[in-house]
Amino acid sequence: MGDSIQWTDSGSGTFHFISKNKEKLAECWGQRKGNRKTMTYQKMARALRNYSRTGEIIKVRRKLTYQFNPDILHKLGSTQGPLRLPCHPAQEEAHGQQQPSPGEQSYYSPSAVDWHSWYSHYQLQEDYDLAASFTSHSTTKL
DNA sequence: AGAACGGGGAATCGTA
DNA sequence: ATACGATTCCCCGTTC
Repeated sequence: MGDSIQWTDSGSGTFHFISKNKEKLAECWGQRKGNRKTMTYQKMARALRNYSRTGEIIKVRRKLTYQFNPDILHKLGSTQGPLRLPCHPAQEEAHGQQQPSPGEQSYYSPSAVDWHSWYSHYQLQEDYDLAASFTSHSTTKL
């Protein structure tokens, strides 16, 4: 779903939504979760804010971007092999046509280039701790 | 100014 | 019944 959501930096677990398709993404997410009503970006963002309360996902000081807790990410990454994140709820509907779908971006791909072009596209105003999260965490596998 | 974002209190709902 | 997390509603503050 690269046209709706992308890794800002997969290494640090930072991702951002694409403004044009955030509602579509939210809708998909809501269906995937089996919600009763249609999920919207507003509501999804509210949920994301709740995650920041428990520290699982934090809001990054950039438009539409969030970050998974680096510690949790690091833990998961060190316990097993290739890690798939963030969206893999149990496949509840095994209607027998599931393809392994190798299409997903490798979690480890150090998309420094991608993220850089994106970042410069939003003129970097100032600091904030994305840089910090780069250096202070999981720089092991980068 | 206005749209897009960000934020959070509070009511509900589902489930353990 | 009780607790808790997730979702929904709704209104307001902040940024671009």
